[in-house]
Amino acid sequence: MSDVARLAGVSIKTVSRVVNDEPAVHPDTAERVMAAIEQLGFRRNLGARNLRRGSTTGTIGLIVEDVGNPFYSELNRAVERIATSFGRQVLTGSSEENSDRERELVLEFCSRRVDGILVVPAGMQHGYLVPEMRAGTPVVFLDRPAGDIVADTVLVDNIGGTVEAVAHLVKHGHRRIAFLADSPDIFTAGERLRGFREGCVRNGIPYDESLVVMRTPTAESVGDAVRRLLTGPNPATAVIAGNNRVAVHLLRTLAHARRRPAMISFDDFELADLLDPPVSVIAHDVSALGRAAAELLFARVQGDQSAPRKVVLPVHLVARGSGEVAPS
Amino acid sequence: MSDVARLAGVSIKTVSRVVNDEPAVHPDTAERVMAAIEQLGFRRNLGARNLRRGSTTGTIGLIVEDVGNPFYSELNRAVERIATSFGRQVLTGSSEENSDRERELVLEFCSRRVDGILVVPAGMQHGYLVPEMRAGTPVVFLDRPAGDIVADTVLVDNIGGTVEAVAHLVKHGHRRIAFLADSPDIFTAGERLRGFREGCVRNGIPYDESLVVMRTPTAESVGDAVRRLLTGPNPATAVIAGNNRVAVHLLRTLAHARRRPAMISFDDFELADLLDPPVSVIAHDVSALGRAAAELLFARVQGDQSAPRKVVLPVHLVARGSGEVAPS
DNA sequence: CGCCACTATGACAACGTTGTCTTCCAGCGG
DNA sequence: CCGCTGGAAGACAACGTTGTCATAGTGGCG
Repeated sequence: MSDVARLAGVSIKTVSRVVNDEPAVHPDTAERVMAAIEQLGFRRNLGARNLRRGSTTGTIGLIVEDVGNPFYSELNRAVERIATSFGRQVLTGSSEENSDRERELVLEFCSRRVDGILVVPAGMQHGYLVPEMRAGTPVVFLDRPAGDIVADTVLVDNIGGTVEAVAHLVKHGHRRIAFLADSPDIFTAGERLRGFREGCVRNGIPYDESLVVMRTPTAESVGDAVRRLLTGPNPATAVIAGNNRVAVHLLRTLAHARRRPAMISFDDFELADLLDPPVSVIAHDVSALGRAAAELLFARVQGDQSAPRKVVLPVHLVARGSGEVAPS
Repeated sequence: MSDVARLAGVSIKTVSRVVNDEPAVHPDTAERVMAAIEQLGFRRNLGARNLRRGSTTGTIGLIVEDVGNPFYSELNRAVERIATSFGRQVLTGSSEENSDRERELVLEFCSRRVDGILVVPAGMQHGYLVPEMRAGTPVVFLDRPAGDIVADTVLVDNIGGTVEAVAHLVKHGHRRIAFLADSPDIFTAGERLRGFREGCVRNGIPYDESLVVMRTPTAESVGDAVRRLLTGPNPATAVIAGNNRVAVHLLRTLAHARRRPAMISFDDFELADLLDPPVSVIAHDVSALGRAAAELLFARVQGDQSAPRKVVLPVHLVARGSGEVAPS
């Protein structure tokens, strides 16, 4: 900036004025300054600016499990759209479902003085956030609740959706329904399990724990589970996949299986409608989830001090075929 | 920081020493300072630190077309992994295939003094980057070249892959092959078209322009194209989809079509192997693309001054079924 | 002609850190 | 008892900006 000032023959303050479009600068002077800026390739240092002004940094942080997972990337995109409309940039990070990593990312973002944080939390302990929130960094929890602290939260109706899935399968004649989901440490998996159990009870079928498998989904873990659940004297005739990852592994396993159970997946996913049979899903609007959370965050950034809110977004069953086959 | 100093009864410089793990601080003093930090919830301001030290900010920028597109989110993830291993955070942005928006994002990132920029460029004009690069911000172009400036670039073998796709289809008896891709303004689409043409020539079939449709893929545009190409007296018996978006729309259209041509998609995508028939693709390693670009970028960040490099990653045909059906 | 209002510009401090240099004090050898 | 060494801590400036206040010049009005 001082280089620009020297070249234009003005003071550094005048350069600042030009850069900030402040009035009270003579057009000729402004032009000289602009020329100097152009010539030197000057670009104002936003870090210094934010430091001096004590204002917001114009960034928000987004922490998800894995930015590469289509579910989270759709979320990322929705958040980005809102952020852009508020003139903010987005710092993203993948926690890899590891609460230490999540914490590291959050604190790093706080050190960078992000204006707010959106987090799909990895664990249930978030006490470390209290000082940051008290210091004025708003935090919104997304898809999963905070656990041990009170904070804004946007969820989907995990229980209602799973209850609906069970009801749908029972309506089509199934009484032995398996439930395959991610580790019970993950909130959504636990909630969907509760929904599964409640669905069984409400629809008058026994809740059979031996038909429930909850493990981090991999090709092997899902494959093993499926082989066990679909064989034996009293096999499952239908399967509910607890999320899109489970669903994908499940589909890949079933592709080579002799017996094809009915199936419903929690979470919609691309091409589900083109498989054979098309996959019925409990769909929810991932973009809406990101939008709602980001809008809530920016309300806080702009000073909304009202009590923490909890938003639960609706889900709905999309019947495409895989959930409507009768028990074999 | 001065609050912490006051509470601990030391000077602000001593707090700085503690925060930075510098030696020459008495253990008792350090403990008092730590306690004060804890009590006040102090977190050092990285912006101020970077300003003072004049060092790197520990951030890189990544600009893609759409962070929500599975192709780019996989890229994002790969980049993030490398960035993390170098202790950096990633700022992401979607250009929406709009070169003005891309420019805005790049300049914004430069103002934030990112240590480097990875960009999937939206246009062919990048002169605006020259001053930034001269000022020391390394830039690596990803998936598409810079166009009018010399810079590090990581591409995939678009031409070779498409030639291979044509050869494969011809080997299975096809002579009327359609090519459906994104707008020719997009580098990869243009290159793949060149590959298509070269494939026709090399394999002794006529290159027929009426079988080529290049438009931004939407359900409508692809649907219209398919209906036109597959009807009439001399319809296409095979289709090459120029990218994963085209492929998805194409599949959705064909699902309801009477005539099912052979098909090969450039870009692999999730569940391609589970469709009926499984979709043959020209696959490339998207993660490797992101990794290679990020590694190149960090080499530059760490001072590698060698001549700009151009890396072309190999692609390979994955025959799954859809490309092996005979002409009807 | 003197005063005021207004425009254009600059000097200076401050934002929160850290690098450099200085100060203070205890311990030790001669 | 003196001078020296080394460890612990502080004073101060600087990073690149911008807010505040001061200054210089110009034109209008009584």
